[in-house]
Amino acid sequence: MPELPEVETVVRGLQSTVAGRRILTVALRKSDFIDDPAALERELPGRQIERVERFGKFMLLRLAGVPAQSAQGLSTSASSSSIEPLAEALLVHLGMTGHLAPHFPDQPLTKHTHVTFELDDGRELRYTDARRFGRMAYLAGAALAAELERFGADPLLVTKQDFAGRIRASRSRIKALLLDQTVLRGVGNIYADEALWKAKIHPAKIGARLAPAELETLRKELRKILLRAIELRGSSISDFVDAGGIPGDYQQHHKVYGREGQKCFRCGAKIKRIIVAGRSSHFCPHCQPAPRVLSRSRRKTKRNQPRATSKR
DNA sequence: CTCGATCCCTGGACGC
DNA sequence: TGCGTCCAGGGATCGA
Repeated sequence: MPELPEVETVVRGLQSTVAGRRILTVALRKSDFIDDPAALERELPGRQIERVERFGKFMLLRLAGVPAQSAQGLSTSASSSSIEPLAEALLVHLGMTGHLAPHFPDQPLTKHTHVTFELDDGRELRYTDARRFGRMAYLAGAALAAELERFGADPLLVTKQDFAGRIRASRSRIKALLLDQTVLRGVGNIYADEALWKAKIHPAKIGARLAPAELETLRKELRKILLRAIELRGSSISDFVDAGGIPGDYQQHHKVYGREGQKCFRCGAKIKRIIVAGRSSHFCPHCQPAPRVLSRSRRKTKRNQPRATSKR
């Protein structure tokens, strides 16, 4: 559920509370959501969290300093000394139910706290994730770059041309494209539905068939919605809270998400929910008319054209 | 290339 | 009160 605005909210909180702190120890409990658990235990102790950034739905804890262990031995691998220092980061994806926040050590561990980073100011940065749909990975240099390159444009920064090009590059439905992190990074189910409603576009429409004006409306509305949601510190569905444990407020502004059967705020029609691209999609059947696909048969019967069934 | 199906996982909602 | 069942959802993966 944490999408771009929620992740941005958490990132801002962490940037102001744990940036600059050094990690002393790493304690892992369940670790099946971590790419390489041993790498965390090996590389993180002794490192400083230089800054915290958002990348799509990922959080990047940029690391500085030297790992505690390599300060002792391993000097024989001297070839690395000539290589310029490469970027290193702890990548964190919150999945559906992930939380990353600083705690005082006397606060009891909750049932699903799987990772604890002991910090140099006496606090603990704890990762909690009931469903473990999240992901955590220590990545450096080329591996980090390669990981980040997989993702598409940031929806807050993408230009008109780039956005149009990306949407038109495939024959997928617009909902699928908005959710595809290699097209745009950071949009999830809530904000995809909200943006499509605002732009009056049916989620099952083929992206490549959207008119340039529709695409530009969609890009602008998506951006506005995301920015507004960031202002309100995200949507608190399930149990999203920011790094300080405070819920967001944007869920009060949802126009379609979670409003199945209720009246459209624009026209009063009942909001519908269908499955598109395997995800539940909320939309107004009146404001967001279905794509033309259905009208083909209607046209055929009307004009009584001979071509009976589909011939490719 | 794009799709649906399936899996991961647990808590919450719901029915009885 | 306590079951069982279904569902949510981001993302990886596989087969159609």
